[in-house]
Amino acid sequence: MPVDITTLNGPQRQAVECTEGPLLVLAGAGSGKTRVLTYRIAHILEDLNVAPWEILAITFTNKAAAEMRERLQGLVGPRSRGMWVSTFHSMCVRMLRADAERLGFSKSFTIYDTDDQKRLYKEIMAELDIDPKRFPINALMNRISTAKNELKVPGNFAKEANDPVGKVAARVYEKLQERLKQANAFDFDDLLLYAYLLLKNHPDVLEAYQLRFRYIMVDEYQDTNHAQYEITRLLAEQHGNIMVVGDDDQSIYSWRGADIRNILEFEKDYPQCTTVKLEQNYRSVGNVLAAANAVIANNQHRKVKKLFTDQEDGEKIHVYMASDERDEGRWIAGEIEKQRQKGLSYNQVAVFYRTNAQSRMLEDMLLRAGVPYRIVGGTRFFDRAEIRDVMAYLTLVVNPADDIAAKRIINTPRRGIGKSTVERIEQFAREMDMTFMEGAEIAIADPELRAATRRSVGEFVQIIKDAQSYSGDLRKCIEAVIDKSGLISALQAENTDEARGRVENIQEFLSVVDEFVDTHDEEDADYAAPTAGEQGGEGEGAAEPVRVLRGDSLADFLEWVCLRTDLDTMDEDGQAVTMMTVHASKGLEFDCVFVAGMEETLFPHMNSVGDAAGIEEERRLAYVAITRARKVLFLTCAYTRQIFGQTQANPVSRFIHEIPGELRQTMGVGSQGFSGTGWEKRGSRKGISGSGVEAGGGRVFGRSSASAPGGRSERERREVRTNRIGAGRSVSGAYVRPGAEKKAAAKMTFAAGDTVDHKTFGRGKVTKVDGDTLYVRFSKSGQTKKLLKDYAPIVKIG
DNA sequence: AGCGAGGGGTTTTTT
DNA sequence: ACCCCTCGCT
Repeated sequence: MPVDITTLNGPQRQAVECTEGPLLVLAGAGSGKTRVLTYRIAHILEDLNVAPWEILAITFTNKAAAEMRERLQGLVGPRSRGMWVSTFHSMCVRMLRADAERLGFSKSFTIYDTDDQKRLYKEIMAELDIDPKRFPINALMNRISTAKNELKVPGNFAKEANDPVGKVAARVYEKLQERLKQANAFDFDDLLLYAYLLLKNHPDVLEAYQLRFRYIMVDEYQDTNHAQYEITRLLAEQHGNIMVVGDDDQSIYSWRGADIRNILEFEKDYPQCTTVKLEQNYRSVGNVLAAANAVIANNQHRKVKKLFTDQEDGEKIHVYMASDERDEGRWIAGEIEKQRQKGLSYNQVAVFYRTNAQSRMLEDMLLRAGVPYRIVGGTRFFDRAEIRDVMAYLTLVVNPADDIAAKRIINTPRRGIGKSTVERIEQFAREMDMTFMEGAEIAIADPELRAATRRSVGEFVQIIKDAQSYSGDLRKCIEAVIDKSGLISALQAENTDEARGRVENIQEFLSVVDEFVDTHDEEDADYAAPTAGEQGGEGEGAAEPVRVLRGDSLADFLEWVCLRTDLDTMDEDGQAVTMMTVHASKGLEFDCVFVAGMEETLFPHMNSVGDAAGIEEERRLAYVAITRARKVLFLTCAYTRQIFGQTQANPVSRFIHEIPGELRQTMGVGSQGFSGTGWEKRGSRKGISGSGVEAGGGRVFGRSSASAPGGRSERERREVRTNRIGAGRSVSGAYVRPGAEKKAAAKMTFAAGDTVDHKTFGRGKVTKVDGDTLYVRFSKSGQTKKLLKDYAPIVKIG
């Protein structure tokens, strides 16, 4: 039965039906590109009778990939099974797994994330005697990452590097690749680089893929970097059926190597290509779209397109000028409540900001106002120390050559293996050209080491060795490794709230394992990469590729975890406002959107001002932010703001001025939206914070434009609600930044007799209250301490 | 091994 | 202002 495309508009249909040859789809924000993509795949599968394994669909996030899978499932059912719908990175991993040996790696390679990478850089820099003061580690990492994205191998890079930093980077780069290979590991950039090299230098491998993938589709093409561009080009060379979808106006990752030229020059790269523009926006109300169009029109380098919509105009864009960032946050909280009274759920509201630093105050104000929120991004769950420790154990089991992992955990939890022992093992290993773990094994018999140390090293080695023989149920295996590692018992012994939190996180990690097992059963099996010689290269119509079963292997699990982000699983459970950076908002949509900090130097960011390309990217970022809104859009700015501890007065963002005046409605400073400290006091920071707004209850969200009634009981009720959603972090969802719970103390009231829990001193009893000062007697130490209720890391218990 | 003082850095981060 | 890393002391 042919796929029903009658619900699509003209250009959408054209994009779906144009299956042969190169196709460029310029898909404006909210123009239904995912729909086009899925219908096109369905059309190819159903109407052209193409096998699923002949189709390759590449997205940028796992979330996007999962969404596409799901939608396909809805359209064509199980026919879509086995198709490669993946991110560039996971596709590359798959290719590398199939042919790792050809590149001098083994199949059990692991993936280094930024943290592992940094450790490795530090080691290398120490070894090469490079002063991190003169050559900052971040600068080198950026430089090398860029080189990798541009497919420059160490040799080539060294030839071109003439500046001092470049020369140093060249030395580091060469060493880095050696060390990574020794560790049998790739970093994120390597996944692309080596996949490219694999295809480039092994014609039989390339041919196998080329023949297999008759239809290739790449989403978010504007975000591809050179490596991704080349990989795609190579894969598509044979059949030439390559479709790329993107929106040059939403290219916001140039600083990460994304090359906007890839999309701007697609027509040059593929002269016979067809171009389709999707310009009807189905997402936003007229005024929002008009504002977005007006802003982006100021960019010189873009493919001109004009989005239109059938929807009504809707409300004007609300602009609020706050006196400072505190007022800004408070106002936003108030407006959110108003929206809510109008019937909108918290889930349909989002607050965006340009920099993570801004989230602090916004978070604080929402917390005080009792608005539940979740933060997307920031410190990732998987970046937490205890989770990284667990991961290091598991990694080492799979890949004993991973020295970074080994060194991370040889003394975690503490086993009495100190720095000198580690150095000695390292030295051994280097001299005898072995891995750290092999060195450790020898150290067990090293008479130079103390008997207790040797015993500890032996135990550690044994834990890993034992674990390598585990088999069967994945969760049980992982549980056993964690148990044997002693991580949990060490944390339990600490007996602090923090440690208990870490234990909880580790338990949460186990539910991630469950999630993996649940989502990777036979149903989701993928077709294996064609390893040359096995089944590839036999031409079209060859037998079905081998199926790969996943879901029971530790290596697969680790890979899955490494390549995923919190964003992938932002869970919609619970009613809460979503807070995130503008970057993180791409691809999402909300009924009601707030963009905070619309000021010069912040948005556009000062580092981008003065550079035409930089400003254009900031403008695209603004465009992305605006186009996330379906119905209502609020832009806020603050007259003064604390930046790096200094109070600054920034002009209103040019992006606000670029929205035609008749589309805007300004409130705030000078108008009635703001009651409290008068604008006349703006000159004095003290005047503002010391006057009515803060002292009079700003702290507890007293008077301001917000609707919060002042009564304590109401406040407390709100607090409960906030905490229930805020503090209950679930891994599978975004979680509230640690410490946010503690901040709740700021709006607590204490009385003599209350029991409190202090971050470091533990349990204690309030013996006396004197204004903001609490006198607390701690049971552990017996001491009585004077604490400021708003600043001490305490929570009230009971 | 564990802490506290001191110094440096602080845009964004789909993988 | 604040966070994080390093170093040096205990």
